[in-house]
Amino acid sequence: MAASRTTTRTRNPRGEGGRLRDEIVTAAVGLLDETGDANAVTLRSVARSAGIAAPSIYRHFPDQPAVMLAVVRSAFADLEVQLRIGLDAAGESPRGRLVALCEGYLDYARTHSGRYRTMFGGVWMPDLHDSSVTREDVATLGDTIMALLVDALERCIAAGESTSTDAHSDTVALWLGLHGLAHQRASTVAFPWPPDIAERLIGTLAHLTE
Amino acid sequence: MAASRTTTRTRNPRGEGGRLRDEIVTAAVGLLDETGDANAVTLRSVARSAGIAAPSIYRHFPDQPAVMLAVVRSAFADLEVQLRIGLDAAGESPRGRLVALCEGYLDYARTHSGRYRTMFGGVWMPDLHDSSVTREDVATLGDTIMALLVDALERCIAAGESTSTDAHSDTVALWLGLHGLAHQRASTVAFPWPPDIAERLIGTLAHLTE
DNA sequence: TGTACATCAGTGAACGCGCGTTCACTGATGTAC
DNA sequence: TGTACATCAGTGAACGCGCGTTCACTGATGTAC
Repeated sequence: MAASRTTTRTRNPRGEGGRLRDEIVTAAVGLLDETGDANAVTLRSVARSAGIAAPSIYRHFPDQPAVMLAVVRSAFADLEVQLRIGLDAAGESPRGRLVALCEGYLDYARTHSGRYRTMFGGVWMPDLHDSSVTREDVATLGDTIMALLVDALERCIAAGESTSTDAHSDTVALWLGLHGLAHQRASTVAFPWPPDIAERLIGTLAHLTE
Repeated sequence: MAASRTTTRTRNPRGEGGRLRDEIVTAAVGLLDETGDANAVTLRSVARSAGIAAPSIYRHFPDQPAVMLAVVRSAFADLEVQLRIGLDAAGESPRGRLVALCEGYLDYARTHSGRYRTMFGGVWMPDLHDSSVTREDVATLGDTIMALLVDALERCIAAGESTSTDAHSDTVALWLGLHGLAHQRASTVAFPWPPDIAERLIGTLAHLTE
């Protein structure tokens, strides 16, 4: 599955060296998906997978944690895209939109478990000292996704489909439930989940009527 | 904080070499607590911290993952002890017992965040191939804790303090909520949690009355 | 139009490090005779 | 009671490996004159 170096890499034209940056991130995300292990995403393995020499990465990233941050940012952006696609397909029903968001979230975690664990596992963060990644880089990552959820729950409340009286707090609680399920599914081998566990969590935490 | 080797280690008497096994696990747990990073628990760092030579570990564990499994088992046992202590202090009220369990769980995750992430993070599991740790070793780890929660919820139902009609499924949902909160708190730097987020999760997911 | 040159993308070799694991060993101590 | 010996706990040196990072470099290409 690793890129074979049968052809020499054709260099990017002047002024477009930035393209390699994207290729590096793509290769790193690919490694994460294949191995499911953030520790497998090393500068050398990324370079091998992208078909470049390891030092070439330093033209685009100051150090290894910076690459991981780019990977996580890319994964959050991708998750947001998927959620919006699900929203667009969900129609107008406030309840349908909220459920679509939640299920899209769980789907993403299940189909990209390595990414999900990396996004939320904090595995790549302990090196906050002596790396180029700052606290601010990390703090705002999930904000847009939380905003999507808040909006969906508020619409449910407005339509009388949720009895919640505190959209923000209940959204946090709902997200925590989703995260607990998503993370555990992404981390453990097998578990005797009740078949309706997702609906149970969503319905309860969103205070959906009926 | 590392053990200084001013005195030579006094060897364990015959037949009690097994003592070192416990010292190794204790040192490994200590490293996990200090660094918060499962990757920092290497055979060499454990040996340094225990004041022994690295190869000595092989008298007691077949390989490095086996040490991590022992660490995780020890952490689960410790968590159970803490939960039972909380239960004993909680008195007879079914609701008080359930809340004590949940808060004990959250407390443990907050005060031992490195351990908690390792217990549930699956970080040490990817090496299930070519290591001595088997799937079965991993599968049953959290069972006793889940059993404590099921029992507490069933007592609430029997006392009319919970409207749940499916103790098992609702316990799984409750635990998922607890896990989501515990894990996220243990992984992220800071987050604007609603102050009552724990009570909100517990009350909702356990279907407590009022 | 031709040419020297600065710029830029990317490389190959090398560094020092910590790791897991192996190997042959040391030396204290309990036990068989 | 004395002594040879097997057993056991633990060691020191060494291995090969992959890692992040550094350094001086190559060679294509756009640009100034």
